[in-house]
Amino acid sequence: MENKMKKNSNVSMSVIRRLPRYYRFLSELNKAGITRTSSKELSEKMGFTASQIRQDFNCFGGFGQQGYGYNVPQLCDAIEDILGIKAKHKCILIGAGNLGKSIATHVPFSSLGFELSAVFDSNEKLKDEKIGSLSILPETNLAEYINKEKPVMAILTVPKKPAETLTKKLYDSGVKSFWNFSHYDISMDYPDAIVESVHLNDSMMTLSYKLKDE
Amino acid sequence: MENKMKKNSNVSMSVIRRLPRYYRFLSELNKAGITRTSSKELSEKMGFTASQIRQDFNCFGGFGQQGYGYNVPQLCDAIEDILGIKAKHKCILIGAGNLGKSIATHVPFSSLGFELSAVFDSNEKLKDEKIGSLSILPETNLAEYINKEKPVMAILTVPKKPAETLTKKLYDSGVKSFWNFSHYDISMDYPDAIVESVHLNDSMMTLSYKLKDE
DNA sequence: TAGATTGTTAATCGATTAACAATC
DNA sequence: TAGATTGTTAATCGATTAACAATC
Repeated sequence: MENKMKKNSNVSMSVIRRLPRYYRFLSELNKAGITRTSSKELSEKMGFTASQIRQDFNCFGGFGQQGYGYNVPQLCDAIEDILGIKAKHKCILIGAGNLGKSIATHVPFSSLGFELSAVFDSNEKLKDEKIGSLSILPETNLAEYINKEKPVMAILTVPKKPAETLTKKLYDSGVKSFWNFSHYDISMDYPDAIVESVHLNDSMMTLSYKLKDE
Repeated sequence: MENKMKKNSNVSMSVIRRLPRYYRFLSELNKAGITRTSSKELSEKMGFTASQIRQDFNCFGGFGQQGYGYNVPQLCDAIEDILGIKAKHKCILIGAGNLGKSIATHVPFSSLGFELSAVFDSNEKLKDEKIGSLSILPETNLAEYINKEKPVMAILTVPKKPAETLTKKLYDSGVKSFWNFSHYDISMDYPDAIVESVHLNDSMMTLSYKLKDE
């Protein structure tokens, strides 16, 4: 399917989780005009073993050259493809309060492969306000909008109760990915949904465990 | 060290990453007054194998009873201990803008084992304002505060450049954990720091990958 | 006692690391 | 050619699953 991919498309999750870090690192090298690197060099700077780096890069094609190393721009490009960073997945924001506004303005959607395509709020009085170039649509338009534009992700910055109702509506109309800032625990009711959550965030808790024993 | 822990304290990371989900699930059962459950039941409701659940719970003590199952409140309590949810790790917020304010008011710090202990902003004019019960301190007081109160985590909601300077200051004075909303990429310069980031968030990118192939 | 369900050991599966031949 | 570094295979390590005896 992917043009440049030589090898198996069944890249394991362990590898995928390392890709964003590779990508950030290689992008920096790229920006600095460095066109060449090696598994040894990356190993020293990133803390993975050189062996692992070679195995990882080999999952999605032969971008290395024996005796030479890897071509930085090529590698960057390949990872962008794999991570879908060039895509423009539509994403909607629900809740235009302080939190919603700051997310809309601070998050670099496009460099993460997303496009913030609409903002909704239950308060119809906000319909004359704007967030960036987007008008704030009334929540009554939500179903129609989803049907037409097929967004893939929703960001929820609303209280618990409305979040619960909204999630049902969204999930049933095909939105299965959430960036959840509400106190409603989506994954309890929809184990299949892809959820990023700032509140009962798994890693945040892990963090507190780590802190405790160190 | 832990009173109730029978077994090895070297619980693997794979197990730890599952604990928050167990915890949320068991808390719900607990709230609903259910005092008893089994690995089979949890397996069906949570999507882990019953075998894995038993292995996991056994890492940190024998809370089960053959032929009966597990005691929900006991299990909840044990996981709270392990995750350090009962602790009150001090955490400071830097940047009292829209984003900072919403974080301060929306995040349930105490149920995550943290306590928001101070808010700082470079703008001294904000010193008469308050966020909840906390006054907004000038950033010039930062070093002194850290020295005295020893916070373990900092939340950054400031622009890229100041974030860079602040991170150095914080890291050097012992703050090694960050919740980063700035565009400065902490883990590039401090690979040992524990960083949660909303922007170049690893899982967010993983998400976009997932979306792409499904 | 009979049934259920744990705790634990053994078997399987997958991911990481080591080693080295291929080759630029 | 000699040196470097990949691609790839084999060895190791760790995590998950299966199986079943212990026992409530």
